[in-house]
Formats: sequence, C-alpha cells, structure tokens
Amino acid sequence: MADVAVAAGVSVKTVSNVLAEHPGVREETRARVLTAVDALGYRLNPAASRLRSGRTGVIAFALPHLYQPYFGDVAERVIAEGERHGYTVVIEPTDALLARERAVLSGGRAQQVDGAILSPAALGVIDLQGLHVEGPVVLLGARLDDPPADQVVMDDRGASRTAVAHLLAAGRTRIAAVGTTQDGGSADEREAGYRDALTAAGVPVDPALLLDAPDWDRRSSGAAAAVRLLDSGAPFDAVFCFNDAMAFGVLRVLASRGLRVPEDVAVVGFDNTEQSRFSTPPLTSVDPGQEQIARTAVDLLVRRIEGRTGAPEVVVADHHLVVRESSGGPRTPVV
Amino acid sequence: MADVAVAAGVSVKTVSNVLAEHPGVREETRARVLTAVDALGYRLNPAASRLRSGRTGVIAFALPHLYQPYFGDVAERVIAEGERHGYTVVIEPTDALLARERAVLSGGRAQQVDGAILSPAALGVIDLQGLHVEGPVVLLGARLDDPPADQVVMDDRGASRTAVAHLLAAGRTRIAAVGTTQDGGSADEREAGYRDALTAAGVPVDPALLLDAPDWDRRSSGAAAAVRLLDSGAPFDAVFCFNDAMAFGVLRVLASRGLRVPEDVAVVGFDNTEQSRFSTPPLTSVDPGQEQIARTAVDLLVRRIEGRTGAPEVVVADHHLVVRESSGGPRTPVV
DNA sequence: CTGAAAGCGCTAACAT
DNA sequence: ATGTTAGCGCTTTCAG
Repeated sequence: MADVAVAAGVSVKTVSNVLAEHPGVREETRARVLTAVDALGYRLNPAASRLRSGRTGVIAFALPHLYQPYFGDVAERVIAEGERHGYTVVIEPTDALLARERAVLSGGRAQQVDGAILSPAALGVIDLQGLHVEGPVVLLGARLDDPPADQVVMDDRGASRTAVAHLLAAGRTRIAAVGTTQDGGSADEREAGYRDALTAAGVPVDPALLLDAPDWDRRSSGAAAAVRLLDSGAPFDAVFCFNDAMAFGVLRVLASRGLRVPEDVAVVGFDNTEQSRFSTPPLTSVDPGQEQIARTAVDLLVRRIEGRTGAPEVVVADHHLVVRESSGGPRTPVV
Repeated sequence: MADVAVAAGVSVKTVSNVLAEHPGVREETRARVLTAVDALGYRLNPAASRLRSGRTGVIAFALPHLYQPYFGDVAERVIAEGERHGYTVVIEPTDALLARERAVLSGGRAQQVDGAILSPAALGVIDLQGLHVEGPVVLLGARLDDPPADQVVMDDRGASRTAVAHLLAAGRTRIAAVGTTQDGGSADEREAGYRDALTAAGVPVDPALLLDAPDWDRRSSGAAAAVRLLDSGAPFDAVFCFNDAMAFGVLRVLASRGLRVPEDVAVVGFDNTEQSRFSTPPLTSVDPGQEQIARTAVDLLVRRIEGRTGAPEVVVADHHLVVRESSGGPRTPVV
C-alpha cells in the first residue's frame, strides 16, 4: 500500500480511503490512486483490514440442510445478494440440531462473522420468543409475537388459506393436511390457514384428515402420511402438503395405490421448488417468494451491521399460488 | 492472549502453541493453558492469526449451482469434511460461467482462501488440459490426460457401461441415450460407456437414439430430448439419461404420452440423488460415490495446502448401480 | 481533504 | 520445552 501511495503521490491513508470507498476523496485523486493500484497489481490484504477494523466482511447463513432444493435455492440467492453488498457468505448447515442453532444466536461465530441469517428448524416459536440474541441476526421463517431479532417471514397462514381455498373452489371438500406438528411455528400457521379456509367455506374440520409429519425434510414423511391416510379408510379427495418434499412422497404413494391425480385426488404443495414443474403430474404449489426473502434478509442484516438500531423489523414476503396439473390445472405443455 | 499467558504462568508463545496444536508442549503445560483459556473465556482472533501466518483457514468450493440437489449434497459433505480438518468452506456458485471458473484456477481469491475445489461446468476437457493453475486446487469431474491439478474423478465410462449392461440384461435393445454433447468431458465418457456396453453385446449403435442436451442442469433438457425422441418415430424400449435431473424430465414426458415405465420403456439415471427414490416410478440410478468424492477432495486439498508437492494425484471414486422400479427392479416398499 | 504515527493480536524466528 | 522480540498490512486516531 505504501508503494501505491508513492506511485500515486499521496499518503497511505488516502489509498486506504479510496479502496474502502470512503467518501470525501477528490475524484481526481481517486482516479490517480486507482491507476497506481492497477499498474502495480495491488490487492488489499483482507486479513489486515479485518484485524485493524474488526469487521470481517463475512456473514453466516445457517440453514438446516443444503441438499433440500428449497434451501439450496435460497442459499444461492443469499450468496449473490451478499456479494452485491460486499460480503462473503459462509453457509452453515445446522443439520436441524438445536445446539447449532443456539450457537448462531448466541454469537458463537463472533470475530469470524459480522452477522448471521438463521433459518431455524429445531428451535420452535416458544424457544425463540424473546430469546436473547448476540450480535446482528436476521431470522427466517415463522412469525413471532415478540421477535428477538429482525425477521423475514412468509405469510404461512395466508398462503395456506389460498391453497386450500383453491381446492375448495375446485369442488373438493375432503381435504387432508400433511405435515402438522405440535411444535408451533410454520406448521401451526399452515394448519391455521387450512382451518380458516375450511371454516370460511362451511366445511367441518375432520381430525382424521390431519396427518402429523415431524420431519418435513424427507419425502418419506409425506409417503408415510399418505399410507396412514389410505389405511385409515377415511375418505378424501384432496391433499394439502405443508411442503413440496412431502407432496412428492404423497404423489408417489397415490400412484402406487392406483389413485389418479388429480381425477381421484388433487394434491397441492408448498415451496414451489423447481422440481414441482417436473413431477408426475406437475405439482400445484405455493410460491413463498424466495427471491424477495433472500434479498430482504441480507438487506436487513447489512443495515444492522452498519449500525442500524431500534426494535426488530419484520417483513412479510409476498406469496402466490402456482396452479399445475396436480390440482386440475391445465395440462402444461411439456418442455 | 497475554492475560492467558499470565494466568497460566507461561509465555504468549506457549499459549499460541497450545491453541495452534503445535507439537512439543508438555501435557501438563497444555492443560494449564487450556484451563486459563476457559477461565478467561478467551478466543483466538482469527484475523490476527491470518495476518501473521498468511494462512486463512478457508477453502473455496466452486460449483455450478446450489439448487441442484446433487451439488447441494456434495457441498454439505465438503463443508463437514472441511470443518473436520479445521477449515471453513466458502461456497462459490459459478453459475456455470467460464470467467468465474477461470478465476478460481488463476487464484482470483488468493489471500482470501488457502485453496479451492472446483467442479467445472463451462470449462471443457480441452480447456483444462495442461492449463496453468495458481495455488492449491482440486478438480472434480471428468478425467483428463494431463491434469493441471489433483483431481477426484468418477468412472463415468465404467459407470455408464454398468448402467447400460443392466438394461441389456433386462432384454432391452433399443436404448436411447440422453445428454450427449460435443464438449468432451463427462458427456463423452458416458457416451463411450454406453457404446462399450452395446458393442460388447453385439447391439448396433443407432445415431437416432443419441439425444443431445447441452444443459444438464435442467429437467427440461430431459423433457425436450424425450419429446424429440418420440416425435422422431424411432422405436425404443429404454432410456439411459446422463443425470437424474434429465431422467425426471424424461419420466414426465413418457407419462404424459401414456407410456408406462418400466413396462413400455425402462429408464435409468445417473447421480442417485435423494429424489430418485421418490419419483414415479422410483428411478434406477448410478451412485457416483459423492461421500467418497467430498472426503477425498478435501483430503487432497488439505495435504496440498500443508505442503505436499509432486505430480497431480488422480483418485477414481467407486460407483455402483442402484436398481429401482424404473428399470424393472422390485416394487420398493413405499415409506 | 490529506498526512503521520501508532497499534490491532497474533505467530515466526531466534534465543535459551 | 519455553521465552523474547519484532512485525505482518492495514485503519484509526489526531494533526494539519
């Protein structure tokens, strides 16, 4: 840096100012510095910057699993968005382990990262409620009453309502729900939306049609639920799954039992992952607005890192339903 | 660190030695230092370590896309394996862009990372052959004659041979191949394995059954290929797809045209991603040994970083075929 | 708006 | 096997 300063005929401080994009450097000086940087092939040593400034330029994105297309998708967007803001993103798969999620919130990676985005899986609403959070953090996922940090939430309830209303409008009345849990969080919200829609239509809620699935991660959860539903003998003409992964498991079982989708049973998922376009049949699914979620989460975090104070902000992402063949949508042209 | 040294009654150097796990510290001293560290809640400042030692403790894993379950899966394993070795892994989606892949090989991230693992998509075999590589790098993917760096390769050819031999053994003789390209690389190898198997069985190779698909990333590539195949009128009783993603697209089209799998057409994929277990029907697929690939790649890279010299090493991962219903395997018990 | 000097916290080299 | 010292390359004071 000293060499660059000499070449540009300025002090090191000015070089530093230019490279850090600090304001208050004359345009002409800036240009001269940049020329010298280029000429000498100089590059900032990030380790030294970090040591001196205390800022790492790194943010962590903690998510349950990367092999889930939904999270892969969000992760890719978060990485891109982070880069736009000048941050490197480190992905931290928590394996849905409580201890790892806690570590993120308690600043376990302090000194290593400037902040973190957490998509909790093990931590339920009750755990999160009013919890103490160390350092800049943005939460993804379920809505909380007393959020301990900024969050970007899906409108789980509203989105579910939309999905179920769509099935009702198609004349289905025996609609099963796959993915209920006792954990609170998204599952409860999605169940609430399901109940809202039925109630609004004057359709009674039949407990026999509520199928638990503690592990949303696996298609096998959906498959297992479908088997239980079929074996219970309860009549049904539609299945609303709390995510796409489980919906694929359900589709698989229905096909293996000789049931036609959507003729005999309509199926709707949640996430609108890319593969929903190519399942057999293509899956109707709620798009929870991943693009917006990633963008907003990084924005909120970066503003926190850069000094924003005040109460946690909550941003609700926009959602919409993508109707495909599994719920009677038009046969999509393949290709 | 000075405080810890005082508390433990040793010099800072000793504290540093203990924390860096350098050899040559008496066990008793070590214990005393660790106690002091705990008591004071002391944590190494990684920025300072990096500045002084020049090592970052970070490795980059550059891959085309994270939303592809195959890469999400490998990425997760690489992250875990890196952690085991004390390294943080930074994922760098290249978007299959030539410039980004080149940047990895030419040490674009020097000073930021100690080394990189690259899974090339845009760079073909010819580009890679004998290319100059800057810094420790491990390549994933296709086998090269004159590798510029260590690599972990699949036995593309052998694995394809196994897959096609399986179809032949099941009595199929009109076997289409989906995913050929003119790029060289994995596509060529897989095509060669396909030809090997046919030739060995005395079955002629019909060019009408070779279906190009430049973009392996998308199920739509497989779907488009299947449409072309059907519209060509060429008879066929099996499809070997060069990856699972394309196979799902093919399954989708076959179903929409009323063809039964495996009765009318057997289908085999390549990657054995998790969703192959839950497609309709479950997909027979070649498992290319992702676990071993991730483990080996990190091992090779870390050993390079830690000073290994000499000619590039090449490790061929083990593969095996997982037979499921799409090629006439037994109906898998659902759940 | 720019310059000079100090020092972030650690580890490498050398000494003991 | 452990201690001493210097300095990695930058940014932050504080002056001008």
